[in-house]
Amino acid sequence: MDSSAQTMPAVTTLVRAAFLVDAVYAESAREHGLTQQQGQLLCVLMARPIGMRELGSMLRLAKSSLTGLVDRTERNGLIRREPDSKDQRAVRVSLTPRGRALVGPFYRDTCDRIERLTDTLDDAGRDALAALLGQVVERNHVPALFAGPGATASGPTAADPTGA
Amino acid sequence: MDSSAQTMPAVTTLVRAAFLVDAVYAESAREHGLTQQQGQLLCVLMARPIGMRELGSMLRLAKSSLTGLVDRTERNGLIRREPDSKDQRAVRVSLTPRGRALVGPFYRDTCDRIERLTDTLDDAGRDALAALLGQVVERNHVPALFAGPGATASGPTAADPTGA
DNA sequence: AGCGAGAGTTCGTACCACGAACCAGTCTCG
DNA sequence: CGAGACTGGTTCGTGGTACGAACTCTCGCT
Repeated sequence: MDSSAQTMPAVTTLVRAAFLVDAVYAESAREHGLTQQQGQLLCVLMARPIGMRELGSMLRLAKSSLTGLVDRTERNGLIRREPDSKDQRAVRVSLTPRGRALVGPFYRDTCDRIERLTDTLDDAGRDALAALLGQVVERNHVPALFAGPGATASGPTAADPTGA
Repeated sequence: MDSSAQTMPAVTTLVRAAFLVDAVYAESAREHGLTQQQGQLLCVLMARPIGMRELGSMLRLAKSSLTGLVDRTERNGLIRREPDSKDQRAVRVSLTPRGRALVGPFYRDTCDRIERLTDTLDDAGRDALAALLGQVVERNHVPALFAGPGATASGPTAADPTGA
């Protein structure tokens, strides 16, 4: 490490970048009348309805925590609990029309803001970053948070029911 | 870039990586008997005592939120409020011996865990990642969270009193 | 029929975050 | 010197977040 630019070790940059992304996410949510957690919940539901169990593993929440989050979000009229036709005890959580109407703009807006964080990078840099971080998240089994319905345009990243 | 590996856009990888780092940080804190917020607080205090105002801007907390966080952490015996010799109304928050004894291992352990997330990257990859993310955090004025006292070994990254 | 495992909820506790109102020092300017 | 204006911190009330333990009901299997 002799190049002048390289001051921080990877770990430090990761922590700070996480802090930054978090703050941007929270701010965006707030401006759309959401909490960060409720925003996240809506985003994962964009793709398809999901049961409490799988939801908990995606968001890394204990079941009791999730019950509360879903309660509050449901009370706000953004999501709905539907009975699961196959399993009498299970529940499928899905977006209400109002929730769907809200999450679209929120998702896009948030994407924009995050993208704007990488303003200084050129296309090659951004691609390199995506490749590196992609490898990290891939390798560490991060659930498919924030993979909108091709919101960034492209692929039918099919619903892959493999939970955690 | 059309190679098969490149599926996710940069934005997605950023959000997921942030989520990942967050989870690891929280888990590490928990195992050391801390909450994520209290851990973060201790980490920024590693470098030097800091007043409430600056602390708030570093952690991006409203002052009332910070009062509470400091209260709880102080009650746990990890930090202390000292009067500021120059300004009668101000306060300097500093680590107690117990806090210092706790934060060292916590910081190192957390660093290890984060670093382990990048296991699959070779040295070049990790350097590239550090450079790219470094540019992002630099450019977006992320405060000096998690810059331990050269805990990762190297430089005397002198106390730079330039707050947010 | 019975029984263990799984999906969700309830309950109690603690923490986190905020804005509004407030208080006590500090600063400025007449 | 003294009346504001300003600033560093705290208090208070509200609501969201997260957890573990205990519980209910259903499922699936024997």
